[in-house]
Amino acid sequence: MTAEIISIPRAALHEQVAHRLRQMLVENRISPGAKLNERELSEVLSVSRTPLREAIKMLAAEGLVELLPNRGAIALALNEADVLNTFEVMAGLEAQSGELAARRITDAELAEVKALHFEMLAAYTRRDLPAYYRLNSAIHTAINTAAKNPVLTATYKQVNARLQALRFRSNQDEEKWKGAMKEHEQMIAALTARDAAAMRRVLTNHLNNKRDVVIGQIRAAAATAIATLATQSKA
Amino acid sequence: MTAEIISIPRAALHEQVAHRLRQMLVENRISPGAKLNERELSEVLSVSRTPLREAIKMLAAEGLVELLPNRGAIALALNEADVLNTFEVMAGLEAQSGELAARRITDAELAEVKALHFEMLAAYTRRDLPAYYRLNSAIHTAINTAAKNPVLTATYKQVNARLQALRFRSNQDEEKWKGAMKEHEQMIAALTARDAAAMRRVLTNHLNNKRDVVIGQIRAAAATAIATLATQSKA
DNA sequence: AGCTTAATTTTTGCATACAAAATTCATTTG
DNA sequence: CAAATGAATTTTGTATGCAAAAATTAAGCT
Repeated sequence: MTAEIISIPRAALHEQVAHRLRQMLVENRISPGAKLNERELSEVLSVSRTPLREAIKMLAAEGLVELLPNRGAIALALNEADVLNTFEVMAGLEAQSGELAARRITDAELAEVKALHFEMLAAYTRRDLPAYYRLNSAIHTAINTAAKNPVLTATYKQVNARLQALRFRSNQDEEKWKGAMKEHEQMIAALTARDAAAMRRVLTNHLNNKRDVVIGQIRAAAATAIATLATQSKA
Repeated sequence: MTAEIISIPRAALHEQVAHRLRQMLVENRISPGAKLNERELSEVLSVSRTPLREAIKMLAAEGLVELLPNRGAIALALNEADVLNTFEVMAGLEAQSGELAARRITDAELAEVKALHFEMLAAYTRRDLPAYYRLNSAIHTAINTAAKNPVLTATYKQVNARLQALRFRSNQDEEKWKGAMKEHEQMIAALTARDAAAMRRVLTNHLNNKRDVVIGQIRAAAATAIATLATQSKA
């Protein structure tokens, strides 16, 4: 019997490129609305245009970039309506994740979610925003995983990626942050009780509040931008 | 003032190819699990491999084909678990569509849904299966449209496309068909009453029943296939 | 100057060419 | 004859080349 050749066939170039581009978009290293210049990007990523273009087509299908006929691709730029619509879908997906997780979560998984929750409480207490975001995301991922539906997970990730770029790591409103923590407490309680209906309610509410925070940040950013422009035109 | 040049820039080749491939997959002209030979397909579609490969990458991101490293792409082949998971997500998306539609549907849109419903009743009465499928799909699309959320619509279409290939146009179980019609009646009632909660309940139930029908057909098809194999091996 | 229009450059879109991997087929060997 | 080995073929993956479209720049005109 031949030993299993451990294939380390590092992903194809177009996969690698897609992954790196995805990261650049999500981390705002390519700003919304910016053109994706093929020559430029192929130099930065040191690949030819062929796998690069294939990667861009994948990102377009994922909704992370927009394809303009004969004019290449631009990074996704969400207006307020887009954000509302995307959050609405995310609320539905989160609510379903929560509902299914309540029915299917194992004791071990629940214990891990609780551990993450306490870590997040620590980050909240320290007002450690990066850690808070990381743990918050980990909790939502863990709940999604507990729902044990790969199709739901893939759909969730795809839609969520579009919002990542605008989750500013700016200061939260203290009151809303406190509210989010309270909702997380309710989540843990609902999960522990395996109460699917409660999970749906809590997560729907949680996502609506998250939406309001993000919309608020967008409006504040827009107001700042306009003020800056006005100041500059005066000078 | 220059007159608006009506641009008839027929879609780029990779778009056309993606569209045609999508159709071929959904209509089962490429069977599940079948290899997508690039040379062959580029000849059939009379394009070079470059736009063809770009199209395949898009379909992969949509979940209609699977990419095998260094071995090209194969048409999506759903096993029973995949079908269950996909229907679970579809149920969530449909339920949300219904809920939002109940809140946002206009009188004109409602009238159109009702008209489609009566047309479907006619098709049902005649046992005209193709017309029934077409109208059924039109009703669900109309409800989705009435939800007025383009992100939801896009997500719905993408996930639904994966199931299209296995919606056999075979005879339905009479009892289940009758049940589906009853559920459609309930949908119309809930929509008319603008009862969002009722719409969620009805559509969740409707999708679960649809799922059972499809699973039943898959099992029946599998049983037939096995029987055929047994007969052949005897001869 | 401000606006058009024409020439130039850049960029995208597609086809072709080449290299690497996988598959197939023939041959050999036990 | 079955299994294994190895060459030939096919197929995929990537790079390059070329044409068409768009963007930019320069020139001409009022």
